[in-house]
Amino acid sequence: MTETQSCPLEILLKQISGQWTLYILWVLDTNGSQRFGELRRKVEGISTKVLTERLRLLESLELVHRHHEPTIPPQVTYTLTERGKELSGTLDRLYELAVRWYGTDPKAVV
Amino acid sequence: MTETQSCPLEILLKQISGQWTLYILWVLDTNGSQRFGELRRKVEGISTKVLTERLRLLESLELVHRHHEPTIPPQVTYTLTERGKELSGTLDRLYELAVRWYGTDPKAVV
DNA sequence: CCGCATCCCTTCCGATACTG
DNA sequence: CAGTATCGGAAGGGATGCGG
Repeated sequence: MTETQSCPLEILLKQISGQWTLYILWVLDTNGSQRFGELRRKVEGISTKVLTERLRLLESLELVHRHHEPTIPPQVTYTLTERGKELSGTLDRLYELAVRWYGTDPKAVV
Repeated sequence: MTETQSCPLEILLKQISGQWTLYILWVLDTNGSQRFGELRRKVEGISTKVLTERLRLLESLELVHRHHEPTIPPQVTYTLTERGKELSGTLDRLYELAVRWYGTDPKAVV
């Protein structure tokens, strides 16, 4: 019951753990609001099931906002919240490292 | 076989995914080299099994160096490599966010 | 188009007990 | 002290097929 007083970073990292969570935020940050299908294509390798799950998680953490336009066919757009932007903004340096360590992003706009 | 050409950030995030991985790096960064027991106490809530597993992973990624002094009792010290320092250095801003969102670290030195 | 449902597998995690 | 061994459970993930 008495929650162990943990470092806030420990709490945050637990919440956003998982292979895809942060990457989805990053894609939303660098590409702006995206529809489900766009997201699925840009987050290479992810399945619709997992993408849905992760988006729901990000919604519940108020990092992403879901806008549903009930047209036919439906249009659903995902946008970073202010919180989400703050968080994805911290990934810039991680991206730089990744490029140095693993090579240039084939999709990067030079 | 033909590896899908992914964004390097996607690769990196996959490698370091998991609830504890980055947090261990952070603890090693802010506290300097640590022995196994120190680490276990500072990474609150982790079990010895998982801590061992994650340290082995970090070793294999060359983010952490393991120094084993075969005394009795043995002394094993874990230290960030240059790579590890680079990576943990990118967590500063994430830590700031975490503090703002979830409150001040009870262990923080003010 | 945007999912949800299902099945199944792997990884990650947690607790406990034990050893050199 | 620094792990290993074992077990069980939870979460994350992948593939496929169906539905509003």
